[in-house]
Amino acid sequence: MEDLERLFKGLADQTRLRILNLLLHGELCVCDIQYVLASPQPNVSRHLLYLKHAGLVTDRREGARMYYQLAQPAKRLHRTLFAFLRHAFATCPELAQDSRRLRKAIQSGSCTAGAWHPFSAMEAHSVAREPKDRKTAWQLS
Amino acid sequence: MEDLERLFKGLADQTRLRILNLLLHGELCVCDIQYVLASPQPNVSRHLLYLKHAGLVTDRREGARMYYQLAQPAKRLHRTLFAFLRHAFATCPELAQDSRRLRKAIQSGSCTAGAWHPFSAMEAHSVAREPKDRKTAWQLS
DNA sequence: CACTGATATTCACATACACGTATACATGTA
DNA sequence: TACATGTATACGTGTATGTGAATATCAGTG
Repeated sequence: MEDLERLFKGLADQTRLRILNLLLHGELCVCDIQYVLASPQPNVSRHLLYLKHAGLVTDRREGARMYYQLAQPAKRLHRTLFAFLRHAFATCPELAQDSRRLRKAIQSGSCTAGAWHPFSAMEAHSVAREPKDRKTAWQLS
Repeated sequence: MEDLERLFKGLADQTRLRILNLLLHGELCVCDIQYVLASPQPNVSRHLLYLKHAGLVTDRREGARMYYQLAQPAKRLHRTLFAFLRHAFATCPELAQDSRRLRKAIQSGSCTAGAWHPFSAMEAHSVAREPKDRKTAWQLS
């Protein structure tokens, strides 16, 4: 039962719900999330840690960056939960806003491409380069 | 998004998960839950209030007693969540223990029948009378 | 090694939450 | 009205949680 409690505690925060919503679009590094949420980096890192402890996300290092993605739903139970989240998120305007902001960042190439850091992206958000290959498909949404 | 957060906050506590598990068996009054959880009555009432605010349960007064049941899942989304809970609960030994304890109380007729109050039930748990009709079917599990 | 960028952790503080105890409120009954 | 039962609320307390600011760690580069 403790696992279940941890799981729901992981979901019981707006910032974390926003992060999960973003991760539904694919694998992201911390600074991507930081940019879209416009939230301080330590804050994002902490919440990602909670999500990891709750078993909701996994991380992977690539150079200096940490990439986070939704945990692969091994059990059917897990898949049911993610399906629920996907539908629940769809009804939420703020999350749709985040998604748009993320998509725009991806299109502009300023995201997860190794081509930007949060500060410059905050201001100009105009650098356009090729994003690297990633493990999880953006095409998800 | 606040609704979603409230929902998950409602689920993010072991006592409340135990209560929801019991309510999967049907409608219950506060003292029923109090007995099975062996938890102080104010504690149970508080958690039921949280669950109500989270939209997870509804209450109904019958005489001096308050009966709680799982909120009728109006939307498909809601049903998906309950299905998830039902399956998640099934994997949890402590919750199965609670269920057994509840079933035993029901069989002995000492539950929700107006025939007992927590204290006598705690000690003897031997009074056997006919339970009244209830809205939600015990047969659920 | 020095330096930069990306991420994680620590500290201090405010808030939220769970809990036990006591008490208030509501209902039913004599 | 007085009393008993069932339930809800208020109060005090300890603990968990979210957050900003500062700092530490780690990877890459020259």
